[in-house]
Amino acid sequence: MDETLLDIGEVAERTGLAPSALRFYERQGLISSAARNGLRRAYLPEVLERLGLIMCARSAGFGIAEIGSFLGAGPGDQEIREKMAVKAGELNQRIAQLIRLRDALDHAATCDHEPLTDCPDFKRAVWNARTESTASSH
Amino acid sequence: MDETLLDIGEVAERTGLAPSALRFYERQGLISSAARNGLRRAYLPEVLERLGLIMCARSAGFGIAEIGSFLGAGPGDQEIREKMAVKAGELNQRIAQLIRLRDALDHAATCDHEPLTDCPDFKRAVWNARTESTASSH
DNA sequence: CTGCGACTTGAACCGCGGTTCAAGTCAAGG
DNA sequence: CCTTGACTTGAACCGCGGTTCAAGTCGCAG
Repeated sequence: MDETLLDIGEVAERTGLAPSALRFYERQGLISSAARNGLRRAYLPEVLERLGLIMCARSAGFGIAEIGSFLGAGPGDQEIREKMAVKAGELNQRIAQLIRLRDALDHAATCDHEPLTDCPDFKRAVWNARTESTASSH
Repeated sequence: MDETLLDIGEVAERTGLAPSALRFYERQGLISSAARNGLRRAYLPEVLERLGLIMCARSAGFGIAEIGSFLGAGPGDQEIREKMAVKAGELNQRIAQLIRLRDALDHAATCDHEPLTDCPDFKRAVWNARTESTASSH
């Protein structure tokens, strides 16, 4: 048997993903097994890298379908690169929002206001954290 | 009738939330209606502010239960402030990760590598974006 | 040949965050 | 009075991202 091929258990262990998740991703078309050893899936080592990419994207809030479309990038993938640029912009928005919220939480942790949710600084900070910082101040 | 009290439809319209969401939040204990006008909920205007806070927290990835516990902040809320500090730290991690991923996407959008997912710079960038940047660089 | 244990399958189930639906209640207006 | 229309309820349902389960199938060791 080709020593370089990986059993699903191997892949699961190395990626930290559950075998059920790997099969799920396969059904969703995110990964594929190179061959079967009897019934058993045999994965190319490259799949580890691909799974790294997937896990990363997942943890960044991308959906399965979305990731699938990005992974489909092939020749003539200009379209996909554009999508990625759009996504990068969205991420920027999200990052800015999270920063504002973090600042609000930071303040909350250090201020003494009693019902807290009434602390005017906290409220201001939260207000600033509103999605789509529609420049209209209050 | 007290003109200052808001009907659920009013609140829905002003917050952009669906009435069903408002009822849902009420069941979950995140908000409460001040009174009933017949069967109809009548909300204090303050609820708008609270909902702003809730929407903000939701969009930052906080769960309903989690938000509930934060909103419960009352006197002796030191415990909750500590939780908030912890959350702020988590947000920082998340922000850093999103920044790395955004950088990877930025690169992807501008580089010419053909199967893209094989672009070494892209792969490096994605690798850097791994959650829990366990400093061990491959 | 006979286990054993790691895999296979499809189908059912889970928690989350709501939405949708049917059936009912109410206040106001004509 | 009767209609209209926005609300009320509980229960069922949804999409997402998987997990769990029962039943079956392998390869390999003894």
